[in-house]
Amino acid sequence: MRYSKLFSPTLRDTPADAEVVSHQLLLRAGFIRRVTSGVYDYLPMGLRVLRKIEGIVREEMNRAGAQELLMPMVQPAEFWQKSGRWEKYGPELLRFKDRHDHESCLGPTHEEVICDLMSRELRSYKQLPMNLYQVQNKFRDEIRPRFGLMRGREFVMKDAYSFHANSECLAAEYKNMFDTYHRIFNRLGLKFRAVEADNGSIGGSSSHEFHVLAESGEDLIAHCSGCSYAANVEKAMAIPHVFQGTAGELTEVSTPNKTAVEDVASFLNVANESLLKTLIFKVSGGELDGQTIAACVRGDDQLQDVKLTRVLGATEIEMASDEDVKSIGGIVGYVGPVGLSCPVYIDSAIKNAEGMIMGSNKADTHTAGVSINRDVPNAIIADLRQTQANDTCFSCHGFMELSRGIEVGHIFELGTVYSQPMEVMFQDENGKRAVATMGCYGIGVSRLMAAVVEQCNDEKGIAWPLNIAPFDVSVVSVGKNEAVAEAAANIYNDLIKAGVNALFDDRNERPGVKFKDAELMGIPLTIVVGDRGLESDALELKPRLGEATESSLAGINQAALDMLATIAAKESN
RNA sequence: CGGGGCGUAGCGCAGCCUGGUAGCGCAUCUGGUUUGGGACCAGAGGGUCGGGUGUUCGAAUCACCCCGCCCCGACCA
Repeated sequence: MRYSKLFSPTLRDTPADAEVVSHQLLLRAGFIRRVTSGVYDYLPMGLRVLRKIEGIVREEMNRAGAQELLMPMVQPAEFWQKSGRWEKYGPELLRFKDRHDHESCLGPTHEEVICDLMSRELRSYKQLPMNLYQVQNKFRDEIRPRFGLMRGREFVMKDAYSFHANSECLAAEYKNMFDTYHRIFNRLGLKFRAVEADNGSIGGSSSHEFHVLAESGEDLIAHCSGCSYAANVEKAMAIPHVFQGTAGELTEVSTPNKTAVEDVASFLNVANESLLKTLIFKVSGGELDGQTIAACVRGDDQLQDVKLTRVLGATEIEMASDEDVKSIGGIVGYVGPVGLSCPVYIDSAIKNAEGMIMGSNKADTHTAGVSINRDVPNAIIADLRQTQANDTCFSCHGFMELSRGIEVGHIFELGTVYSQPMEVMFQDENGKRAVATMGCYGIGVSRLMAAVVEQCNDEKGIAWPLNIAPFDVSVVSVGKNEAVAEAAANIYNDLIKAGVNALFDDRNERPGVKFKDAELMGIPLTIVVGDRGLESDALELKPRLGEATESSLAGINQAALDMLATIAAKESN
């Protein structure tokens, strides 16, 4: 490709509305442009990278025994009504009617479609197991699209669905995918971590997320310094230090205008951990739909709302209004678990606690000397607190650490959550009808592009790993004389013949402009062809990262191949 | 959905408070000079100032409504 013909509009200034570095650089380097909120064009350079990432994903999926297919983006409402998600899936599901008034939606995921397909085609256990995948655009009408490709509404995803005759077989495929994901993210040169995860709305049992470690990540993950335990904070368990209270009688204390934990604690001159924090929620979905409930955690802990949502079997919870709090006998700012006319959930870290201080459900008053067992005997005990840094690991004696992560992959053992309602049946060895057991495995392909940039950049711009760079080499001609142009063109042509994915920067631009653009766009190797180098027969090879070296004109082709091999070798470590 | 901010040329911004018919840098085009780290000179093109309504002799500027975008929050008793 000649740069003079390349559509790659680079920007000198950083667009004002781009916050994170990947968004800024992808925009500046001319890889993407915004169409509307959360929706982007992939320009030629961006598409090249996207295709390369897809290529690696495909290779590894195929190697793992999966088969590619392609499902539609538009899906009929009937499928979703059958699976029960037409009601469950919120406003993220973009619904519309076609000209015949037929209800449809844009696919945010494809369990329904694949199940419908399989329910028609699957007959015998002899066809199983089967793992089918696609690389497709998904649309989710996100509450808040942000950070460019990181959280878009339309995005590219690889999703795979496996079908099995039994759960042992599913477990084996789950492991197979777990390993495959490690290979994929390793090939992309990412620093990542697999973590145990909450299954969320998709349902099922076991589940792991794959997180690229980056400060700009939207997720918090907890991992042990001493063993391999790692989990999303939405699920992570850990042991907090023990609260040593003294058992005693219930005693009311006056705490005028002190409602926040810190204020009450400092007013009473006690530690935050001796307080009992009581939060009131309104539940949506599940058996408690529409009810108000109370949840208690220690004053120095934070309630993990995903954990609570799961414990409640709810689809969503939200903070109760002042009236709701009143309706169960509480008073905002001074709520305590005793005497409330609603179910009370208490964090397991304080199930046997003594001598805590709680709200009295009376204005300006707290109550000291609380014994959870004695005073809140009907409470439901559950793990509700969010793991904190320096908690003790529950499986070894290490301490927990927290990191930010970008979720780029998620695998699930779904079981029969979808195959049951969608009637994905087959005849087993005994001739009986059985429901297929499923797994599903996603990778955010376009998000990966952003995640790689988050990890691979410096003050000059992007620094793509060779594996997914839009071009391997940029041949930059410097100066305007004929000899230079000819030598550069020859080098470029030879590289192309040698199978190298080369760009020829033949523009009539000053050297500085060409160098800056190559660096911004993150091309791994630049060959500088100028009259200075031609005269001394020492052309420069500049890796995007690392020291420049020189080569004679005759040996430049081989030198470039060697340099690329060196870069590749370094990256595969 | 709640809170905050923003919307003026492709990008980055000024002008708005105190109304008088739009400006700067970069980019673009033409000519010339230049060419190993984002050149210089001269000239040029490009904006219904997000949209609408209103106030006014007159609106980018004031008022109201709408739209779009960005950030934060949705953790609190």
